[in-house]
Amino acid sequence: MRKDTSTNALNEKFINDTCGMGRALNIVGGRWKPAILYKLYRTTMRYGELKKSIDGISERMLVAQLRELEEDKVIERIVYPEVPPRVEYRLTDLGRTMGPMLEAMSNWGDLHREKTGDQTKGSSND
Amino acid sequence: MRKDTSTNALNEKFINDTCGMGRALNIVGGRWKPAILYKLYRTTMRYGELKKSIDGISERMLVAQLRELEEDKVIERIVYPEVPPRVEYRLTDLGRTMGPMLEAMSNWGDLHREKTGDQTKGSSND
DNA sequence: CAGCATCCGGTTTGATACTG
DNA sequence: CAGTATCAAACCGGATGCTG
Repeated sequence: MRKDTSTNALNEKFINDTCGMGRALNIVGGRWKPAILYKLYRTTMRYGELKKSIDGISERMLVAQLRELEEDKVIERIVYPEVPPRVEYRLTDLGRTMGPMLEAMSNWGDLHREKTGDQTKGSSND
Repeated sequence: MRKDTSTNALNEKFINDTCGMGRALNIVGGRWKPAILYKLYRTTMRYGELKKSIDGISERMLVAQLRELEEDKVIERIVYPEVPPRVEYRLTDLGRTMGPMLEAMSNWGDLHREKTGDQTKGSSND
């Protein structure tokens, strides 16, 4: 057990920030958001690249999720007024502040996989 | 019950497999999961207590989410073989390792709220 | 008390076809 | 290339009633 201030402070944070947590979840927690963010966190990508790299996603969903992330100010949409249309997506500065959170999530996900001996390994039909 | 054969489920599985992040999201990312987890993060609780403390949740959902969390090994279900049935729920050790992640999410949600100057702040305390 | 079964409506998603 | 439009299916969650 930790000091009251420690554990309590942490708990208190959860209490006061259940919404903050919900907000975070709302932004990164869509069905395709993780995949999109995962890609964009590494590099800027074009619409078509994203579509190809995220296997199974439909245009409808890709656009929808992209728009949401854009609205949440975590990604940026850059349109190049060229003859063959070109649109690039990349994280905003705010988007980059997700780093620690995403890492924490990723780490815990890995830990959880270890501890539970994961079953959902990529052997799913696809 | 959800059909594993549906395209939907397949895609979801794929996402969860993409990285630990998806896995983490899948576990804490339900509609009521945050609320349940934050309650149980503080203390062990009985089914009825949870139901009462989480305002608005239906039995159907509470049980469903509880079962999922249990299956994910982050919470524990303890049944007391007493005449008036008594069932308690509490975090497992693995569940407690979520602390840093939950905090990171909470923090970022907070930061995001500041940066975007949003309004969603209806923290309903106990 | 704890929890499951069933029905039902609203929302999300996927597939497909079409446009600038 | 980068989307938009539309329809139907799947899913989610709520309300209600029933059981041990």
